[in-house]
Amino acid sequence: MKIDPNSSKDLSAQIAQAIRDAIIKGDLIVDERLPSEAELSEHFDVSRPTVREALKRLAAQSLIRTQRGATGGAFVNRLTFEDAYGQQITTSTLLLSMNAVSFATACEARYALERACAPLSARRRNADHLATMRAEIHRQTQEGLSDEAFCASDVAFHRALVDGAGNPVLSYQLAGAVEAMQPLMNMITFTARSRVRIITLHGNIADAIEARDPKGADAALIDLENYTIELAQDVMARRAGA
Amino acid sequence: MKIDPNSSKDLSAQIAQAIRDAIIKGDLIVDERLPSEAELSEHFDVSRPTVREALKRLAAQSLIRTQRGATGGAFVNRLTFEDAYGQQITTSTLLLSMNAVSFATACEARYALERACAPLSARRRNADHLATMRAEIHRQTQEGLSDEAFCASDVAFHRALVDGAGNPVLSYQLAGAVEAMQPLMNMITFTARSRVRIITLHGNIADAIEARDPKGADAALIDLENYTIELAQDVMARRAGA
DNA sequence: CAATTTTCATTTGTCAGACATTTAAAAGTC
DNA sequence: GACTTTTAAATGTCTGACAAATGAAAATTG
Repeated sequence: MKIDPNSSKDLSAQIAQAIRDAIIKGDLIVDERLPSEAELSEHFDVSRPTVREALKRLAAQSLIRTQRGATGGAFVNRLTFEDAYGQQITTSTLLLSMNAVSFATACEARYALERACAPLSARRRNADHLATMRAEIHRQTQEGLSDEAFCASDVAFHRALVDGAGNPVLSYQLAGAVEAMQPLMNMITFTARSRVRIITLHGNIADAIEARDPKGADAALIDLENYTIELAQDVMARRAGA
Repeated sequence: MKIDPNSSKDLSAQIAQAIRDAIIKGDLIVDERLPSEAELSEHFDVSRPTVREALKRLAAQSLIRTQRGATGGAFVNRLTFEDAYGQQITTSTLLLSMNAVSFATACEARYALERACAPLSARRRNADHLATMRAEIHRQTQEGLSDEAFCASDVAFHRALVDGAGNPVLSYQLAGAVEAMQPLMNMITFTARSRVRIITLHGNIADAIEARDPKGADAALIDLENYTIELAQDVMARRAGA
């Protein structure tokens, strides 16, 4: 691991990159302890605060964890699916909010990905996944449910559908797409009338998944996508009119 | 923005979270300048190195950028699709390498997502996308191409297919899935014989995309997926036998 | 001897202050 | 007015120090 003292980049960025590369390359393996901050600062010939800035960069990406004390230090962290979910959601959310992505584009991406999971989920879902979907549908029918709670339940429903595919890599990929859409979805579910229709469409999806009917699940998702687009257009039109 | 000095977490982690929340919530908007490090250290009642550690955490996630000089400082960064690609690829790569994900699982996820793009790409691809696909196929036929170069060309081919859908959100999601698979794909493409077959299958995909044939593209992708699985099983068997 | 307590060295977390470097604006000069 | 110099502000980096956590070794105790 070496750095170029003449580079224009920050030393801490270079050091972080050097360690990151070592982890990706496999020179540093999971749970391996990195040299202490003092040793690293000597190795790279920089001060301890600079090393610390580099380590914090890596910690922000969940690549390392630190522990205080005699046997403490920085350890290569096993990147869990849960960690990755969180980063994926944060990144996707900011990506959508900062880049003027049209509702149509985001919606298309989300349903395209979800439809990729549906056939697998129809084949492999277990009783738990189905029960979660039904429970969330039931929650959605409750009077007096706030828009936020309705949307959270919506996310949970789709999450169960995706998890039903039994493929953690797919679940990870979808987490960002589904959760990042929540703020946008919030806009279009605030009338009682649209809720009823959405719940019906959710029911159709659950029915198809229960019947282990891949084509039916796909068709039901397309229905939901079309209705979502329709609602969004209504909201846009109403907003433009007002 | 406030922090809890009694929390068990690092101060720099808390400060980073507070600023991150402010960005997500919209209290800090794109290109807005954060207070200087000196002002932040006064606001949070911590030292400047601690503030800097917090800022480096945010920089690692591309949430801020810093600039030196009189009018410099830390600015809220517009998270570009390109930035997000990079993070997505790094995260996906490490996720696969650190979590004993089976080849079958990773492969299934990758092709499920790619098949979600194929119909859209068949409808919307332009001449450039098609030309890139053809060029990469041609590159793959060249004698003496290293395994690494072949895989890179493979990635570029699939990237063009995905980009043909014209949906940057989809492209972003797929970037991780396709690129993270590259090391795994490396294993199974090192015989000249498999290259020929892969190139044929790539040709079939390109033909379907050129003909704007969604179903044909889907079928061709399924063929490629099946062949990929078959090759992987051969490699496993050979490795077990040896 | 076994169990418990204490001590201690190691490591990260935090702080204070200083200097170097970069940058753009302000002041000065022709 | 155009160019040069100065200056102030900000980040980048360093030094040195102390606090706090933590596990292991040493000392103590029954």
